[in-house]
Amino acid sequence: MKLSTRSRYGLRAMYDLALRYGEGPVPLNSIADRQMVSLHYLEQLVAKLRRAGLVSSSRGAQGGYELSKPPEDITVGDVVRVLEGSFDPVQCLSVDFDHEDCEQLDDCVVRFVWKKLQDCTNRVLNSISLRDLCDGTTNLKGKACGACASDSQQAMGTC
Amino acid sequence: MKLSTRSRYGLRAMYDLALRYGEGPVPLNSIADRQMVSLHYLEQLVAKLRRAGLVSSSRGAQGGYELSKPPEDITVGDVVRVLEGSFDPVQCLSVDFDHEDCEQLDDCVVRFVWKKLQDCTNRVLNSISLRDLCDGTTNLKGKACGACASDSQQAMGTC
DNA sequence: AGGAATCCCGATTGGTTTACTTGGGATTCA
DNA sequence: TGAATCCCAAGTAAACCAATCGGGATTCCT
Repeated sequence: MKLSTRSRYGLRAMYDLALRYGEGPVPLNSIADRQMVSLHYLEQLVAKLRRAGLVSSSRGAQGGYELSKPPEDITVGDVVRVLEGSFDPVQCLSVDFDHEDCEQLDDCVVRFVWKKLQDCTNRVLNSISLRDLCDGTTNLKGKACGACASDSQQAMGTC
Repeated sequence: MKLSTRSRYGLRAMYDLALRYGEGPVPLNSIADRQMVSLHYLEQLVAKLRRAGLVSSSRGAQGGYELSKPPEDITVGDVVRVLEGSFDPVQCLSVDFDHEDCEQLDDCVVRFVWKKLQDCTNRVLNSISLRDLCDGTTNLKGKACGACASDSQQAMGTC
């Protein structure tokens, strides 16, 4: 259940880009400096995000990267899914899992646990947009997980 | 966000033990057969669970393992935490993280995202006991995540 | 007493992943 | 033209994963 540095660095880079959305291309070395990440390593992460259509690039001097959509249209889940490959906790939950590979799939109670875990992480990550990050933690604290409708939970910031 | 086979095999073994709780020691080779896992590999996993106090062992012929507590007192979270090391998504969320190592810790919005993820996974895994697994998926489907009080969510089995 | 069943322990291994680094090439702006 | 920037492929050291191997210690049963 560890996140790799790819997600951590990558999300920080996307947050950096979201803060500068609309100001033209942001060169990668400035992001690397601010976020204290190796430029070359960041290049690889951003390349994935570009191929996934989350950022667009302009080459040459005065070039750089920018979000290809407004920050409110990109969720943390979008970013993490690209960088982490997927966050299905186990293979038998992935959409392209071959049902022949496990005979007890439908009534597997253990799988059911992982399914709940997957639902929950998806819900959290999909409910937070880059815009939410820009608006800061104060705003985020009050944000529910997207499925939990209880006001008291929202007020407590626990869900 | 992948779970290793340690958690998957380990939880299946614990489920197996929970189903036989109160019937005396269960030999590991029978678990390995039923769950189709290498005996030697399972030994390593169960050794961790034993050192963590979740199972107890009796040596010699007619020996084996049994849960050291009733199934309702052991959660999936207990098991996964032992086998996976921890499921803090990032180090700066772990209890023994040195706050000197990150100067922007308190108002780090990205960290806040990981914190919400951690809260959510903890809540799900801590809310499901081995007893719940024994009672089957029908029962599990109606089980809320422990924090979400909305009846509609519970009815839908989405939280 | 002896032997089978079982837990216990440590070393090794082959493969994969992680987190980079290195070394360049292509494009664009001034 | 040349500096700034993106783009790409390869290499690498370390860690981790999922086992496997080979034995040792303890206990029950006959």
